[in-house]
Amino acid sequence: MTGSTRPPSKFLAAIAQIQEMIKTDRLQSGDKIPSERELSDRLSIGRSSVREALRALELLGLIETRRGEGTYLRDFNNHQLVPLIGAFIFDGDPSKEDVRDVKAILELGCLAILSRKSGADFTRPESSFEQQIEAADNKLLRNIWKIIADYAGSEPDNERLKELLAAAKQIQYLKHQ
Amino acid sequence: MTGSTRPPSKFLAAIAQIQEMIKTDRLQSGDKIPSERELSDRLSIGRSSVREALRALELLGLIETRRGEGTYLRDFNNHQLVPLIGAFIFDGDPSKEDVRDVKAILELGCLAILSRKSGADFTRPESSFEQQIEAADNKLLRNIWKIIADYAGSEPDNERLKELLAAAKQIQYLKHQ
DNA sequence: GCTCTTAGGTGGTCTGACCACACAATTCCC
DNA sequence: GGGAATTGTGTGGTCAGACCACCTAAGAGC
Repeated sequence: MTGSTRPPSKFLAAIAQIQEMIKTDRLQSGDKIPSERELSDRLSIGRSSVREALRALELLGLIETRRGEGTYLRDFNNHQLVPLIGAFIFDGDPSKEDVRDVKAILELGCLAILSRKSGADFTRPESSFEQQIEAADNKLLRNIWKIIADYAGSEPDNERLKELLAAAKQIQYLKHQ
Repeated sequence: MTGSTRPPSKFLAAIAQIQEMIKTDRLQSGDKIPSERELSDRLSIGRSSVREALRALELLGLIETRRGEGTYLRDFNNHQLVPLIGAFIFDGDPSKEDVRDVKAILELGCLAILSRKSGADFTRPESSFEQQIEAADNKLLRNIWKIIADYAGSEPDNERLKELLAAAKQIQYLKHQ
């Protein structure tokens, strides 16, 4: 027994180091990252392991690979994630109804944040939802919304939003503790 | 120009086929999936490519691998996803405030769905949020909530929820079109 | 100048070889 | 016989090398 803790797998190490490299070198969306062979050299990790890391990041939509050219950092418009996860969790695609509800919920929440910011008597502004989401200034919310909206289609669906808003207004919250 | 469309990469094909296999064989969480070598054989895909697919699925939190034992289907409590994506999108972790807001938003939305179902004058029920999320019967909502709650910690945070609910009640929705 | 060829670099894939580990069957000793 | 040590087999983890398909740019030829 050496007492040495098992080192993290090369695969995870590669992901971490690639992330670190991106951060250190201040790489932006669209920038090229080093080739697999160079990464393998620089990180002293076999190319297979580097590839496993890159494939995983690719599946997450974080990078994009172009055969014959290289690997590029990608903007966060995650195409793969929701369908992929959906396919695993549900037996197939998530119900369209569910997706629309979740989208409306996020938008309702966005409006609630804006309302909280600007005080009482908040009126739904006229701007597009992209703008409202930006105004809410919550990156996590924005990104989740983007994923869902991408999947649901970005037609407004004001009806559903109004419906949920009306429902929300009926909620009597019990204070108790 | 042969006109032949480029076949999807073996890597993606492997993911698809593994998913298909899981579905066909009705594998549940905790079940073991075939070994890498067997998958390689059955799918006629090199072990490297199978591994790339498995690593990606592992990073997504969909499977779990245990050296010396095998690969197992995992319950969907995605540890990796949010931190990983967070690390890429934000420069580091998403703001705690943001995470708490999104969690509250999802819970507010859950209540709104329940309210819509049970008609007017809905009172926030006493049961735990797990139960309420289940009652809302929206798997997508449930799973997103699980991810966020896992990250935020599952302490109730009723204050934030009430705050957003109050804000939502102030929203005057403009009908126009 | 322009086109065509060529060389080099890149990702995509496969194979074979090890290692580290976990489990079960087997053997061995008492 | 029963328990402990050994071995065998299967698994994931990793690496190195070899091709292939593809893209780009530099060079050759006109």
